[in-house]
Amino acid sequence: MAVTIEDVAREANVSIATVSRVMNNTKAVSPELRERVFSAIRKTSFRPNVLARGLITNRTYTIGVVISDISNPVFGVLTKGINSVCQDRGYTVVICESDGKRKKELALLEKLAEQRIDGLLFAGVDVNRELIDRMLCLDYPVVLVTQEESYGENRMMTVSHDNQRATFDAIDFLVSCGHRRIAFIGGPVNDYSSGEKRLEGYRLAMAKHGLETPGTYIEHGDFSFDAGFSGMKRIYEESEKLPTAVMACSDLMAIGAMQCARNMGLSIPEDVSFMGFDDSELARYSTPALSTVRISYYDEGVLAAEELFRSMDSDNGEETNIRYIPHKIIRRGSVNCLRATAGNPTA
Amino acid sequence: MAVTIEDVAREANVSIATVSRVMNNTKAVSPELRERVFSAIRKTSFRPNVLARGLITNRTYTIGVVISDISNPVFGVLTKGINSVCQDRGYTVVICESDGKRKKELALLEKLAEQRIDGLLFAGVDVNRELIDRMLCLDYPVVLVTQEESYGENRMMTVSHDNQRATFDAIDFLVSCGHRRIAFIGGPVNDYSSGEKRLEGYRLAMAKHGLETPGTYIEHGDFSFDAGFSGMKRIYEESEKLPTAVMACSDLMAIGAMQCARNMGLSIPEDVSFMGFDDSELARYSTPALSTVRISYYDEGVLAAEELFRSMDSDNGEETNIRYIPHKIIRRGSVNCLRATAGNPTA
DNA sequence: TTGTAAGCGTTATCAA
DNA sequence: TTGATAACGCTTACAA
Repeated sequence: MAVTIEDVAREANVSIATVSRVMNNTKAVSPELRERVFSAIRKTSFRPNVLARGLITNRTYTIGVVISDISNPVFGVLTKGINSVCQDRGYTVVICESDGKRKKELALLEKLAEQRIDGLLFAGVDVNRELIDRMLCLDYPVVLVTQEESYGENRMMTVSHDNQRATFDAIDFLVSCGHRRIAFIGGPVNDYSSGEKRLEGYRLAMAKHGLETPGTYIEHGDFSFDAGFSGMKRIYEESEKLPTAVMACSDLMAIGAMQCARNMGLSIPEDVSFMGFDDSELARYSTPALSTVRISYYDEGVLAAEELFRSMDSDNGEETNIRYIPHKIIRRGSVNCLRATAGNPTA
Repeated sequence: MAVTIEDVAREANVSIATVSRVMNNTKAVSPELRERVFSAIRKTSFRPNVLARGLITNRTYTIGVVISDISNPVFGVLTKGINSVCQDRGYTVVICESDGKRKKELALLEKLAEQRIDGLLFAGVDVNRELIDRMLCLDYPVVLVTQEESYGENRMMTVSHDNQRATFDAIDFLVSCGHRRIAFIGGPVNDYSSGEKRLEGYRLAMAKHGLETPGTYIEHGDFSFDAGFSGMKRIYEESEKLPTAVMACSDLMAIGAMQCARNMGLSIPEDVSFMGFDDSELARYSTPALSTVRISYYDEGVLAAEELFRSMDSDNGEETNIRYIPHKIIRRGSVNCLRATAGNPTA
């Protein structure tokens, strides 16, 4: 390449300042020169150097995205939502994977500062005080996605879904179907939103209906098929009375748990009902189709990106807010209705 | 921030050149000054500005990735492989989605040129002459991933899997299980690697065994559940003799086709066997578990990134090569063995 | 071994 | 309305 603004200026017989003005529409330029510049740009197929531009404007039109694992479809969909907003605005998106490790997350924060990104969307696992402290003294604004601050401090702008409420509603739905013995296979303990919050939702809903939650009814897993399988195995082996329904915190765990139940000779949903979380592809196409809590991660990505742009635009913008996207209970064949009149399944 | 190399130089009481030398390890610096500089960097928490650096070195340590859809797990896994290599090398990855549209692909090529990326990994759908011509006169090297050049010109470095051979092997496996009437639900017609090449593999394998391929046995789809479902429906309704096995070009299509077969009252695999492609999560967890062709998209991403770095390092590097990663036939419950002695299932 | 100064390709500030 | 020219923050000859 190596065709610079000077080449264009020479070609159009104007100064480089004029070329710059035409490109950026920043000041009035006479129609004649304007036309000359445009044709010179075309003729030389000039592409302004974003590095030189960024050096002086202090804007790179790049935003960063930190997620734990891009191969996880949940994050794929989230990223797609983010991308769509950024592409519309002409922004470039830099994707960074943290493997869910605090150390990597912190390192990425620094690396992205070096890259001079204009803003960051951060999806952590356990967003603790250390992380937040660090984020608050960065040069670029950060919006949390998918995950709230642990300890509920809420010092940063956050876009997520209401994990506690979503789980609460799911349990409520199971109860409305006549279930009273409901087990729970949750997320990892150190995962604030998907571990603690969802467990809390389970406990609150059970308590509301005066139902018991024996220790053998509560398992934790890493969202995988195997975790669902082994969680269900323990529930099966250690519970005095088998649950009639199991709520798992990911569709994949629910499917693992169903597989385990089938291996034990139980039929689904007659002997035991299952409920998942996320509403991924798997849920629709499993047999029986899985009832689940639908979270639109795409919408979440879109909203988070929009919030980020908002806080980038309003320079002062130290807004701290949590915005939840709505969830929805999706009723499919994996849940049995034990009574004739079931309640309204939609949240 | 605004802490620059000058601040560090002042703090350490040296020149900015010395600071630069220490940072980049580019020339001998006395241990004493070196130490002073390091502590000054720490004290000021200085982060070099990559824009200023890139402006002069003409390297941004950024590579681009163009894919059609990041929410597609295949591309998620591919991207993960790419990321792992880039992260090790300290490179930043910019993800761009093209929706599989030629126009967007071309626009992204330009946009990424403006971004001054150091190299590009390109996963297209129909990589035709126009696209390749354009790529060959870019300032940065490009490696094709997942998709070969249409028309088989092979003017660019390519990392993919052998679609024709993989399909051939899958059909061969079905034949070895005793199947002789085998239908095929392929990818979109305009998709060179997954449409044409796989169909060719099917035809060659069938011909090799002297088996017929009536028009009613061949369908095309867009890899979706619904495409598999409706493809199977047409095969069912229009074929004189029903096939005993169906090969679909994605796991999702295979699962859609299975669902359709079940709805028709057929049992799987007794009445009809099914074979998928990709070996995604779905295949493992469907009922019955799906036999499929495993493609390691992660490895493909890794290899592609390595090839890109190779051609970035060797400046001349106009290598043009196709490198295939190996595939593997995965045998699961969805395929029935019609004869006692089946052949070796692994490719 | 160290420092000075000339770029890199833009935008922004002044004069004209 | 236009054009010089000084930044922006770094790397890299060239001098010392």
